[in-house]
Amino acid sequence: MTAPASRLAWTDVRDELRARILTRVYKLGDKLPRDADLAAAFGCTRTTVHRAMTDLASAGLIERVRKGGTHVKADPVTRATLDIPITRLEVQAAGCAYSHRVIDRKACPSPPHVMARFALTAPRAMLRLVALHLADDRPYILEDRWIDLGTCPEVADLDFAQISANEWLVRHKPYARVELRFGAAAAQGDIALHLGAAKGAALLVMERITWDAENPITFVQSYAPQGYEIRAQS
Amino acid sequence: MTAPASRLAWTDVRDELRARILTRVYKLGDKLPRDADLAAAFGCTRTTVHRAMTDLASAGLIERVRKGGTHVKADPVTRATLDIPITRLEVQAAGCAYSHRVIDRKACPSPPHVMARFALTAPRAMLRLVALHLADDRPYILEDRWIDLGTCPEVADLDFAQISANEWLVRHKPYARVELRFGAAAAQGDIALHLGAAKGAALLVMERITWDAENPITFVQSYAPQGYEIRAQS
DNA sequence: TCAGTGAATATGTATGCACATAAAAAGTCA
DNA sequence: TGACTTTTTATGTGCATACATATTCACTGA
Repeated sequence: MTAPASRLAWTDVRDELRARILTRVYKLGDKLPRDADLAAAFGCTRTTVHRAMTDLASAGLIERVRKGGTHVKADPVTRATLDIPITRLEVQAAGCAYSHRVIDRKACPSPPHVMARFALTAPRAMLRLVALHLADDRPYILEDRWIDLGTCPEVADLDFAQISANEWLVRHKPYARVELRFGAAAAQGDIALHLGAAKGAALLVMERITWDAENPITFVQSYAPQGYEIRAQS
Repeated sequence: MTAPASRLAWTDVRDELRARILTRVYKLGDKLPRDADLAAAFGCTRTTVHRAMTDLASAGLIERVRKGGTHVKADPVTRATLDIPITRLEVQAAGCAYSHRVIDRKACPSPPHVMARFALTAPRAMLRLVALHLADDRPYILEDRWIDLGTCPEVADLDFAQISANEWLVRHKPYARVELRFGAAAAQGDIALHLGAAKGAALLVMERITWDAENPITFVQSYAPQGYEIRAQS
């Protein structure tokens, strides 16, 4: 316990700056003092202030531009981080027995709506896989997945009976970039059937598109019955 | 163009490490070399490697513990960042005319389901506000909001006719912590009525809970008709 | 054998310095 | 005036070094 009273950690600087923003010492759109001046005021080096600033910038609270200086963001956004685990682990974390079932599987060229998601100009050979994840033998999530056979040729030889495509891909084909979309849809046709939902029932739809650099990996539309919830935190 | 060929930026180190993880040079669960060794191998300082590592850790690709070393995460998660703008700006960004309407407004103690969201043990005085956001005069989002009057006493004097509670709060009551939840629900009762949706229609439900330190600020349940979409990226 | 203690070690943080880079501001010249 | 160039400036990055801190691991003693 050396009690470094005069020594502020970068987190302290960050917290103090954040507090000043929250309490409107620095108002929306305001320009903050230069790093160097703040460093002098805080009694630390510019490096330390810089780290605090970088963190606040990544949190979406401020905006920094070279020479332009640092400004409190004028139009605040709610920024949160989303962690989506492998479905099997999610089910098991809830204390349920996990299982899954492949419902349909066929290789075919990517149809227009899949090409659009990947921003492709020409169709590519893909594997379409419809699978159901179950928790305690009750339908949990239905996924309608397209896997690029050019990027993932191995999947042609896998039947995904033991391991789900969800888990296999996350474990064997890490992506460099992912895009997620959330929406709601009414259950209909096969989707309602497999999920055991009434026709027209509200479903949460999650789309996930992943790339390895510029190559498509997979595009999934996941359908979860009412009650399913996705969480995110700041 | 000084071409600092022998000088690797921390982003280059990060990208190289990420590539090694993606190409399974370092497998899932593997222990990575020590920062110092990597620094020597890359011909840079430990500081630079450390920054690369920090970034990969925040991206959820690796896990670092003091003395324990750095490991490739064994159970990969899909991590993405969500940016939710002020609803008015979202509507206007889509090229629509924005308007909003307060539907209901009354002060009352927080009911059990609101207390549960804030993890409160005793009820607090709150303002309940039901409002509709419109895009080109068509229902866009219906929000059912609870505002803590202890934390935000000013709202008692506001009628939110000019500025929506959504925008007022984001601009005047920045939060320290936020929690988001997404789900689907069937439209019913007043919600269906105000959104102009058929009874039973699928809605996207977004819950947002914000705190200022340990004090509740607001809890909102937002209902969006089918077609509304939320996006996140890595 | 096993619990407790202490040394070794890998990551975390801070400092001081130097230079890179982008953008604004000032200066220049037709 | 107005287009162009140069200088200034605030942030971005890298290096060398020292110390902090949390675990692990080996050692110790009952």
